[in-house]
Amino acid sequence: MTPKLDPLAITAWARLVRAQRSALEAVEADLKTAGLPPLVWYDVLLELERSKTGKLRHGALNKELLLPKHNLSRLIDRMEKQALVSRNACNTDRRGAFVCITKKGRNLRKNMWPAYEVAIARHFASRFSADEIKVLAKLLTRI
Amino acid sequence: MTPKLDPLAITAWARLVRAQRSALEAVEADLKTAGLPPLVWYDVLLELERSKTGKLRHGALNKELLLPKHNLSRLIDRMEKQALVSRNACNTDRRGAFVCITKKGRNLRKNMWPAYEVAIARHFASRFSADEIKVLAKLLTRI
DNA sequence: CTAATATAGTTGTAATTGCAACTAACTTAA
DNA sequence: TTAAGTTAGTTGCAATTACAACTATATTAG
Repeated sequence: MTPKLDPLAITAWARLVRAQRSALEAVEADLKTAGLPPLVWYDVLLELERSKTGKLRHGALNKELLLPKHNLSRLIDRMEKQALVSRNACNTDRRGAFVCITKKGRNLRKNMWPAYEVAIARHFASRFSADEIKVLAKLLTRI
Repeated sequence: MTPKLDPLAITAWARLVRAQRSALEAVEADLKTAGLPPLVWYDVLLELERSKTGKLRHGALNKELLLPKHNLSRLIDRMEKQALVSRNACNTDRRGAFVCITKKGRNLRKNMWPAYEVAIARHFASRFSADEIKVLAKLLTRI
């Protein structure tokens, strides 16, 4: 097999990992400074709002958020404790439950967005031209 | 301030986060399947080998690896326990120590590389042409 | 229908990470 | 020289994440 990876591919890989890590860290730090919860919370709430019913099965969230199921389970525990989501039984499959967004959850998501938007602009978007953003957006779908 | 972020920039951001997360996860999984330690271990060993003396201060490693210092401190504990690195006093600044790579550490790094290379090829490089890799490598320096 | 298997999600426990406080050594300036 | 402030790295403890085993329901095969 020995792929003999192109050295530039290794560089690109290293930069991808590094760039994402440092940008994400910076964005998380900005959120925390603003007294807001971490990004995954936003992601969960956003996915729930996107599904027009305001609820999703664990499996669906799982697929979107790329979190291992046991991890998601406890994340939902924490968010439920804050009344941002609730668990409701599913009639057609009683093994699991729906995760439903609450009014408070919708509010939190709305309140997080401005800070998040500024942070993305600051640590990511401002570094690229519109064309470059377009190129990045296109290339990154491959992964 | 209200930046009114370009919607495509938001998409690009989301894809960057997602792409890196899923690729990195897949690569880590491949390493684990091969019975190898996690990627950070590789990164530490590689940085140490790159410094021609085979040793670096915590601060230097820190800067390269983007790890908080207390986190690095414990990572080095674990690696030292496996005899992959050792801590040696620094004569000119006795507050901290050098982290030195051992023979065993060099061997491990060498043994990890083939598996890592295949994994990068599989989950990242194979999805792009040489030109696209070049573009990515260039753009990602901005972050 | 019943047994075997698969799926959804949870939970116990261990490993890792994050935060804040801490020790020790270096630096600066009175 | 000495005291105030920095810097390097470590450590206690709480929160999060990982792994594996578990419960309960659903699906499939016989």
